[in-house]
Amino acid sequence: MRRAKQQMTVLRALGEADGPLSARELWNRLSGTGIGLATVYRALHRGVEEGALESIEVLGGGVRYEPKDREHHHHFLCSTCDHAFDLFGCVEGLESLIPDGFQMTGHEVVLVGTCDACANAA
Amino acid sequence: MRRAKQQMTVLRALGEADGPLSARELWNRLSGTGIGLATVYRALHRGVEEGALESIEVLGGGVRYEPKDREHHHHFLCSTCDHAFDLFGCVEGLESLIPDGFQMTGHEVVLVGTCDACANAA
DNA sequence: CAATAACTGAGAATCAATTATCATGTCTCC
DNA sequence: GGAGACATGATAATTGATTCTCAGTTATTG
Repeated sequence: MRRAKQQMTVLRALGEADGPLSARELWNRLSGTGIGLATVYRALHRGVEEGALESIEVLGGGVRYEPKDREHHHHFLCSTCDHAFDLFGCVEGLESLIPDGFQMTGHEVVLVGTCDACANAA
Repeated sequence: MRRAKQQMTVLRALGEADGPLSARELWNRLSGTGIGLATVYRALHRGVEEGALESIEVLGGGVRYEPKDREHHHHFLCSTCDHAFDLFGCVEGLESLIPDGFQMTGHEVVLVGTCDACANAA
């Protein structure tokens, strides 16, 4: 169960984020460490394989990753800075949307708008 | 306001779908007509420019298009056939999710699971 | 019918994301 | 310290989606 140092760094950075990050976003946050993009991808893949991470698609922006141990939550996507934030809590009335004969295994809710920082920067 | 014949065909096919389609899905449905993929893209772009269509991202699967005149609705994504179906109705409790200082301009809800056809085929 | 403009299909070109490769570098165990 | 296995960064290669180009078609107007 050895874990390489750089990969630890990558996973820790992801764990500290306030929302799911794409490989590139994560890499940007690691600039200064000299960690290569390939290593970021390797760490993410391994994390998913080991069950520690989950890859999700919030809306456009491609695949993002987040630790799998977070409670059920959804996301807020800032259309200005394009960052995805975790939102805790859920919504009601999902079941009533399911058509007859369809089986639901999961759901995603994404709120879109402007985050606090971007709203104030405007 | 002339509209080319092939483009009409493309837009009509999209209008008849039971959910948003990607350029390629739409193109597949038009096999037999000999319409080229480039024409499908052209028709979609023009539709968006003219305000008749809207491009959306349901979850992965890239960009899909749908007529803009549909009422507020959400989508059901079948994880087997990967098709997105329109769902009418909405959910409650979205506002309570918004963090302080954030401004919401829209929202997306996607249910994931198995559609009627795929459930029966299993 | 002729001149012109718009439309079309096919395939090449582009672009961003992801994956593979390779020549070091680093660790572990003895 | 040395062998072998794994890890790393840089960069090349691949992939899939989308856009561009171009030569041939089709529609419009007079």
